[in-house]
This record gives sequence, C-alpha cells and structure tokens, in this order.
Amino acid sequence: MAIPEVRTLAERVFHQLQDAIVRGELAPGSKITEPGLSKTYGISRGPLREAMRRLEAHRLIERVPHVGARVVKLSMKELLELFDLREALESMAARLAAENMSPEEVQGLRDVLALHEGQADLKRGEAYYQREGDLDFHYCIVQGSHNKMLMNLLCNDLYYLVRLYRTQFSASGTRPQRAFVEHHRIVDAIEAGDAELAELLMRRHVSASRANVADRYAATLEQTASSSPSSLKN
Amino acid sequence: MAIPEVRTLAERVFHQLQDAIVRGELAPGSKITEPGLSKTYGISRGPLREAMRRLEAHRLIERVPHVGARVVKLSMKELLELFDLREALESMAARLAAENMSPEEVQGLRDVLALHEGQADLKRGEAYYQREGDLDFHYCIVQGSHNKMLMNLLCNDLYYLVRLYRTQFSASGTRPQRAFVEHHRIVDAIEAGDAELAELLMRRHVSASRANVADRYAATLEQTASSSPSSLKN
DNA sequence: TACTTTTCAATTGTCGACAATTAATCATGG
DNA sequence: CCATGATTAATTGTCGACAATTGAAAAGTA
Repeated sequence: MAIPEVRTLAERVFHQLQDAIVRGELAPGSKITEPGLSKTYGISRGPLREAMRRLEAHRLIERVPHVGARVVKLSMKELLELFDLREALESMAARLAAENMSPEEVQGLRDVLALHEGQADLKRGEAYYQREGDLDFHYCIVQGSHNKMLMNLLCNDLYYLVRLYRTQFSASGTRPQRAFVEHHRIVDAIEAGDAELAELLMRRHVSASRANVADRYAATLEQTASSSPSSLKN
Repeated sequence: MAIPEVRTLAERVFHQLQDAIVRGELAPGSKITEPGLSKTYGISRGPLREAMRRLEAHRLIERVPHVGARVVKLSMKELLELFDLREALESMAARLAAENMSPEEVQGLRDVLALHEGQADLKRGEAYYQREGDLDFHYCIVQGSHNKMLMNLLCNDLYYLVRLYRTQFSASGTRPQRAFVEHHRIVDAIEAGDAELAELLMRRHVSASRANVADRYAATLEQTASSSPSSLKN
C-alpha cells in the first residue's frame, strides 16, 4: 500500500491509522484513546487529534464529544448499502470511461487484467490477492472516467470503507472466474466505446458481487446460528 | 440554517466556518490564516486546526503543508461533474424512496411541495428561497431512501459543496415552474410505488437542472467575453 | 540594472500543561 | 443485598509557547 511520503506528523499518523484500521489491526468497535495512540506512535496529542478528525470525516472512526472514539463497527445492512452506492457510482464511471478513455488507458486496463490472469492462485478459490487486483481494476476504470469528483469520492472517500468492510467480515469471498469474465466484457465494451453497455455490465457486476456477499453472509449466519449473531445488530 | 447545538469549540467553529464559506463571506480562493481565524472566532489554534481538518476532508478548503489553506475555488467543469454525481445518486435515492417511503413520509413530501407552492416569489423569476426549498425537497427524498450511506453522502458530504458552487457562480438561476411540475411528478411516482419511473424522472430532473446551469453559464460567458473569464481555468 | 544571496518576519507544525467533563469506584443508607 | 449518591481517577477539550519551514524583503555583486 506504500504510504506516500508525508511532510507532517499529522498526515503520517493519519495514513498509519487508516491502514491499521483497514487491516483490522485496530479491532472494530474497540475504543481508541488519545494517550494510548499518542504513546504508540510517539507523537503528541495535537497532530494525533487532527488525524482523528480526518478519520472521523472518512467514517473510519466514530467520536462522541467528551467520551471518546471507537473504530467503526459495521453491520451487514450498511455493507449492502455501500454496494448499492458502488453500483450507482461505478456504473456511471464505466459509462464515462467508455466515452473518455484513451486507447493508451484502455491498454493499461488490459495489462491489469493480464496481470490478474497470470496470478496462479486466482483460478483456485482463495485468491486473497485477487481482491486487491479486483479493486485495482475498478480503480483504473474510475480513473478513466476523467471525472475528478467521482474519482475523489470512490478512490479517496469510499475505497477505505470498502476495504474495511471486507476485512471486518473477513468475507474475502470470491467468485474469481465469474468476476474475471465480467471484467473482460466490461473492458470490451469500454474499448468499443459502447457507454451504455459498459454501464449496464458494470451495474450487473457490482450487483452480482453484492449478492455474493449477501449469500455468503446468510450462509455463515446459519452455520453459526447457535453462537452470537453479533453482526446482526444495528 | 440553525447551527446545531454543539458541545465543543472545534465543532462550533467548524459549522461557523462551513457556513461562512458556503455563504461566500469567505471569498473563494482567498487565503485563510490560522492566527487570523483564531482571532476572529476567539479561540486558540488547537480546535481551529481540527475544524480546518474537517473542512479539508469535505473539500471546502485546500491545504498545503507548511504553506497554508485557501477557500476552494471551483471551475464550471467541476460543477458539472457534481451534477453528474447527483444525477446518479439522487435517481438512486428516488428509486429507493419509491420502494421504502411510508405513507406518512410521502405526505410530508406533499407538504413540502405545498409550502413551495404557497411561496409567492416562486412563480416569478427570482425565487432565491426556492433553491432552499428545492433542496429541502431533494433532502426529503434522500431521507426517504432509508439508506444511511446515501443520506450521509448526499446530505452531509456533497450538500455543502452544492451550495458552495451555487454561491460562487451566483447562479441562482431557476426554472421554477418547470422544476415544480417535475417535483410533483416525482412524488406521484413515489406514492404509486413506481420505483423505475421515480428513478427515471429524478434522473431527468437533475439532468435538466444541470443543462440549465450550463446554458446560463455559457450565456454569461458570451456576455462578459471582454472581461476576465476567471471561472474558466482549471 | 539585473541577478543572486542573505536576512528576517510571518505562518505553520508540534509540544506539554492545565481545565472540564465523564464514568467508574467506593461509601452510605434503606 | 441493592440502590443511591459522593469521590476520584482517567480521558477529553483547550490553551499558550516554542521550533521549523516558508516566502519575501533587503543587501550585495557583477
């Protein structure tokens, strides 16, 4: 993930915390105290609080005045809502990408797909890495939309939330082959400049991914019916 | 606008600054210094910096490390991008609203429309207040989607940007009657539970609004062709 | 005069200390 | 034994001071 070079402590610790939360090193719902983090990262509370304010704006932590901050804990309901958002936004991105991407950019997309194809573990079920790759694919398309607002929204604001949900539900649930074919078809549509088709295919792609997550979650619910269904609340 | 009761200085000054920027009291592109604001609002730089970090995350100001912060200055390109976002998101909201709104909520929508209808200046061209009302209408529909992610995104993150653009381009350009009819038709579709139609109508509504803004801007551009076309850059 | 270098004032970044609020502990009474 | 209220420890909110960086004014040289 390569945290970019930063020039201030507040910025550095922001990225560090963001990463720690997304990776699950800071447990969801766990309380984070300023003196604690201050000691952990070796900085004073000033820049730390600034970093926390940014995390709060990005919805990675939740703060209550005079009480404290917690790593956001998510419900399946919200995860599905997030998928709905992505469906609306990424299908739009695909449409714009089909209209605006240059041949060079399309070639870049093809390269990304080829890279994934070479990934050995992709054909099998695991494919944790594929999740990254999958995201990179979506990343490229969003970039190809040439819509800065959309790029900021999806790649800066929502991206880390998506990764966080993924970690918290440990639902690296994949459907690699299927998704792979869909990716190819989407690129085909973009290359052909068929905006309408690209939009439709991306909408279906995200929707299918959502359904897949929902199904897997339902399955794990039944499996652990006896244990605490903690993720149900909210 | 009634700034909500806040329990900390940082939060209060955040809302104050947000309001000042959106209202145009802080000129777009103008540099804002911490000692200056600190004096203006009578607080120390600590909470002020936290407020600024939140404003930065909401894209109302832009910061450069060790240099300073400026009120965001916008281009017509970005405004149109923002409309594209709203088209995708609000049409989705309308669809969900048609599926999820209770009869009571629909009645609330009708009340909002009736309120606007009573507004005298609405029939004439000016109707600055209508913009507020128009937004309230959209607000209600977003709330009716019952999708918290969407509500946060549109009503907390993007709402102030929309208002800011509106102020900076002083494009209170309205098409009241037209928009009014469209609003009514959208509510009709929602009440009928016709999700598909509600989505389509909202999409057209936002799109028409976007076209209206673009046209007006093009007109003012031709009018002031001799003067400095400052809003063009970027 | 034009250009480089140096100085310097102003702003931002960071820190430690103090005040205010909270929630947890403990004591007290029913 | 439980409930209620006071006390206290810990955390958050706020502040002022100091260090670091920047941009511009001033001085010097060709």
